[in-house]
Amino acid sequence: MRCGTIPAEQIPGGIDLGATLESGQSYLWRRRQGEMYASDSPPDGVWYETVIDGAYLRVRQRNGGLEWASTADSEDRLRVLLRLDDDLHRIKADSPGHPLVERAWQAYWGMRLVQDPVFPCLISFICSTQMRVPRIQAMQRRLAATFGEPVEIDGECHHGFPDPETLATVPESRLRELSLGYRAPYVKATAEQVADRLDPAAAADLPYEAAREYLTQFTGVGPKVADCVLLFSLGFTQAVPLDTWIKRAIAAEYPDCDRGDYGATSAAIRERFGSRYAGYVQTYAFHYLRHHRPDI
DNA sequence: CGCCAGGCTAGCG
DNA sequence: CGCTAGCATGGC
Repeated sequence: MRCGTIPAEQIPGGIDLGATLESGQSYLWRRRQGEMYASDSPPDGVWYETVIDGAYLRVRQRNGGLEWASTADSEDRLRVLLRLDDDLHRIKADSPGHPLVERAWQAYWGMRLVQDPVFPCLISFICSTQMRVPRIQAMQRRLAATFGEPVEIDGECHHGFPDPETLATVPESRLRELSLGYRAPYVKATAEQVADRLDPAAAADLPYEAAREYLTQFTGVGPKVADCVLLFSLGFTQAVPLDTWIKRAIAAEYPDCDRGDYGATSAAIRERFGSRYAGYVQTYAFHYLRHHRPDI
């Protein structure tokens, strides 16, 4: 195992690893067994682990920075996965000073956007429809444990996320056994499309709205899931996924942004949230609303 | 029991 | 086009 540290000085604005990895952005990391995360105390020392591109990787927060261990040299990868080069102070300065947004920044300061590999992200969010975060996590865990490539470390077995080719050849009934419900055929169909060379990463080369439209070619992907993939995998920090929580917030606090259809409402709230990093603001707001449930 | 959860597809008018 | 019934599953 290789290991290393990334000091706090190299992470502009700092990091809250627990908030970053348990806020419903990424479903590829697992908190190591027996290590609890109390949301009202500093999450120092809690390990999170994953398998990515065949490499085992774990990371924890130490002294405001990060400590990692991996079967590969993973520092550069970690910088990408956790967007460590984002300057949170600069991003916050670009965002509006609305009360809701301000409270969210304060409550979860240090939460970063993630940049997941695109296929696992795509499948995760196809599974996310009409589903709560803990159950989405459970589904992705079962997908990996059942169909993912095993990697053995120190006598422990870990699994990567299954390849498109693997999921494409799995019978739908096997996916339903993992409690994917009506999402099972969507997952299979999308895996077939990717295996058949329709590349979700190609969206990254398109302008934002064309990229969203491009991703809806995949079965089970509408505008909301597409926005999640653009935001949490393909680097479109302006994407604002309109889920039930954000729609509720729009109705209560930004009613003039409700323009009826998804595209127009999305454009309006994007403008309201500061365009360039509107997705950052949305991610803070989503996390805040989900845990505080204010009367809106 | 009913309602809801990071919505989407298909099929209607 | 726009509209919405139906869709699996589990927790409260």
